[in-house]
Amino acid sequence: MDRRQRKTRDAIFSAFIDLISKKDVSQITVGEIITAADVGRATFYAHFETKDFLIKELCEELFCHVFDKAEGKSEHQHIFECDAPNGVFLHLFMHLKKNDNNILRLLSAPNNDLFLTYFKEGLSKLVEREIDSLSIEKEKNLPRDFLINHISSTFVETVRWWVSGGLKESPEEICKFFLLAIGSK
Amino acid sequence: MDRRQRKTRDAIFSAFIDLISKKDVSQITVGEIITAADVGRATFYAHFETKDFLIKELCEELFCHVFDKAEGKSEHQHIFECDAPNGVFLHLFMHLKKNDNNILRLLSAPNNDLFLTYFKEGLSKLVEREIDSLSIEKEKNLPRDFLINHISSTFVETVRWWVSGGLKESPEEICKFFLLAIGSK
DNA sequence: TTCAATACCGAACACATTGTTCGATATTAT
DNA sequence: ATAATATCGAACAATGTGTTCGGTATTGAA
Repeated sequence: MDRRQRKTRDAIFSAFIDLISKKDVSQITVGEIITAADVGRATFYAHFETKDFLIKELCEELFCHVFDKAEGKSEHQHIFECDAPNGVFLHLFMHLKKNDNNILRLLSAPNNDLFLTYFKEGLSKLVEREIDSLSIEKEKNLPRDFLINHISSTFVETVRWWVSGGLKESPEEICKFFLLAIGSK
Repeated sequence: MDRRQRKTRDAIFSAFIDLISKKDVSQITVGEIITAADVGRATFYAHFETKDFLIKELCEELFCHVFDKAEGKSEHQHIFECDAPNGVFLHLFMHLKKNDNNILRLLSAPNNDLFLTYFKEGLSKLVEREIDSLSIEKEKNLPRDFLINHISSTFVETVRWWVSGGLKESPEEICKFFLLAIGSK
């Protein structure tokens, strides 16, 4: 990809993330974004069809990155050595607490339902892959897709609760809450 | 309240609910609402500061009504005789399936996060009052507000899953799913 | 280095939506 | 019957959206 494209794309992403902390997503205008990103109006629309597409692509970049790392798909040496069956979720909580990327900014923004929706989408795929290695009571006989949705939602809500309380709990503790909530043994 | 006020207010509510089924909430304009409601522009703004306030008040009317009925607060004779400890939730599922009000239209609309948020708010208060009569394993030692949030979210997600699947399950069955999910005995 | 491709700029543009204002009219409660 | 007020409808400024276009600067490849 052309170096110029990469630069403006990043400038827009980063300007948008800055703005998110300051005001509601729905109230952020394209005008503000391009001013903050120091980018021409036509340039913005050359990259993103609308503001919603910007959000979508931003989420895809950030979330895919985190989910891949949590599953150990990336080449880079992982700092957290934890290979327990439920370890993927602990990894996620750890990454969130570290906040390498600016994911927490998104997940704690006011009126951030759209972000949470995309977050949950990515998460659902992960849960679908990992569900069999989770020690959930199978005898409950809940429909599989109901269960996947339940686990994903519970994770998202746990994160939301954690963030809104100021991340007081440790990743280990909050992970324990999560596993208790979904009835994992 | 002036009869005229009540009439326009209802006309606007009902026009808005109609529009919701047809397109995204964010794409519905005030112009469309007043055309559908056959109401003057100035009149709309005399009633609601913005579109968001309209949504807020609509949700308050509908949801409060349903939650109150589910708890048996209304005078009217309740059709469902069910006084089990977990009966409140069964009542809710029954009311939803009956769809007396147009709540399902709201809860199944595309991009309806705002509705779900308000729905969950009302629900949380109900859960807070009812939580002690629920037979949840207390020994898990989860923080009380975490638990309340978890139960409320699980209910909302259960409803969402139910609705998006076309309400195939009976109220009793879906209620069983819900109780299993939150680990109620 | 050269050169063609192309990403960017910036300013202008038409268009849609918002929220307000005002005088005239119709309806209401008492 | 009357005073209060809800509605109408049309116009209005202000703001935001998405597009267009000629000119400039940067890039990647030959």
